[in-house]
Amino acid sequence: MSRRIQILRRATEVFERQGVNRTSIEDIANAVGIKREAIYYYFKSRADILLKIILPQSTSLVMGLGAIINSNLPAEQKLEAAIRNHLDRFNPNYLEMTVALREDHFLEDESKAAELRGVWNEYTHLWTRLIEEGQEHGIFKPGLDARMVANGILGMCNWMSRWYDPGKSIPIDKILEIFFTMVAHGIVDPAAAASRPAAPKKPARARKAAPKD
Amino acid sequence: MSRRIQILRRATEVFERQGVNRTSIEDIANAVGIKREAIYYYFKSRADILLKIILPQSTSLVMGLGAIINSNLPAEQKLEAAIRNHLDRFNPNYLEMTVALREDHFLEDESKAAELRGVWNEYTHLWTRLIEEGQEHGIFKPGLDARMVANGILGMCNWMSRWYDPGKSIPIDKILEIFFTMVAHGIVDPAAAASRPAAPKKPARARKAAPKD
DNA sequence: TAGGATTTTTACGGCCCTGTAAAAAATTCC
DNA sequence: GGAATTTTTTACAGGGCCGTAAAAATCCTA
Repeated sequence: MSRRIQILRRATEVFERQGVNRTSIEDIANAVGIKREAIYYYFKSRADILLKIILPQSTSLVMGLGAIINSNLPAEQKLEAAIRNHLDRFNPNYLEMTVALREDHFLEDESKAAELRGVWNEYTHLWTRLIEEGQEHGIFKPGLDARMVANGILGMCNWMSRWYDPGKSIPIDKILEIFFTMVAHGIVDPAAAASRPAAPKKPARARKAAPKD
Repeated sequence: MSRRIQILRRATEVFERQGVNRTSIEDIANAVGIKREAIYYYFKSRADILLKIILPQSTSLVMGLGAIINSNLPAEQKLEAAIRNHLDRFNPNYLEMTVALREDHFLEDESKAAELRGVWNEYTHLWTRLIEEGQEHGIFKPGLDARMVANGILGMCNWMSRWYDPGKSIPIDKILEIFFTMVAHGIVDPAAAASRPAAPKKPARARKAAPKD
């Protein structure tokens, strides 16, 4: 394995363990077993290392989603596949995702930060389209702001970077099942709802505001 | 307004704008209009300031949820109220939440970090109980791991710290409505589902694994 | 308005991290 | 096995931020 790759691997581990902002180049060098300055032979800064870790992972994520959207699966299965595409990246072998998502603002170089931001914007945009298309086909409920739905789903998935522990937590498959059920059909049991007053299509109104309606 | 409070307010703003780890005590002092060292008269470190900002906000969040759980609302309304309790903290006037959630690992002092972690653990635990009780009452679907459901909802809400822009984004009420609908009833239109093959209670099986069943 | 308490500033020492450049070591290739 | 290339180390200069302690300024209050 080339030294360059080795550095990226070790760096990922250290970033994941200590957090990016509390990791110096020396920490990475120690993990590899070389002097700090040797790192500069391969990368020009810590931000550079970080980008090399995150960017491929992010673009692959986007491409995966793109393929799903372009498939001819029904909307509901696209939704499931899209969530899986995202969750699979938290696979024990891939720490990149946790590193990429746990913190923010770590790229001091604005042009690099912009590049990464662009990828994520595209990803969010694709998700929004997936929702919109489902609505247009009459599969998903109309009236829900697609962008916000996308934000919600992404939040659900991305937040895993804060609590998911590859060794200890539930297997990814199980999480996928739960998240998909939640988003697609909700956690309220329709059987129970049927026997009660009436299942409102819209949620109960806000209690604080809205004097009228 | 006491200088102490003033420092906390400005610090919150700067933290929110630049991110915690890229903010020095000097930055805060500049925002207040005093010399860096004067800060030490009121706080012993940056971590101290941070904790004073986050801890009250977090405990108030927990207490709000506690009150909702102890109320005698039906489970579904508890769920909505709990989401609202959380989302309301992203109110334009309160930047604490974004600061608290945007990054991680910022407390170098382990005892302080543990204190904060404890509060959040309690919060997650309460959420889990809310879900469990709903299941026990037959309102929520059985079989979904309550802890994971809680993680999902919290992720959805917490991730707002990454994209919600008080001035620009949709009003909180609207987001609440969408998020609640998603979690409670899902985004799949039941009307459409009725006319199709058959609405499966469980999500379609994973396509990769599971050779049997 | 003088004396005491509070608040802010000046002065200073120290640690850690960054990044460049040149020398040394290791390797690869005839 | 010796020269050329690649890789690693040594040497060094600089900057940023931290936190303490003592002095100065400001604010009360009697």
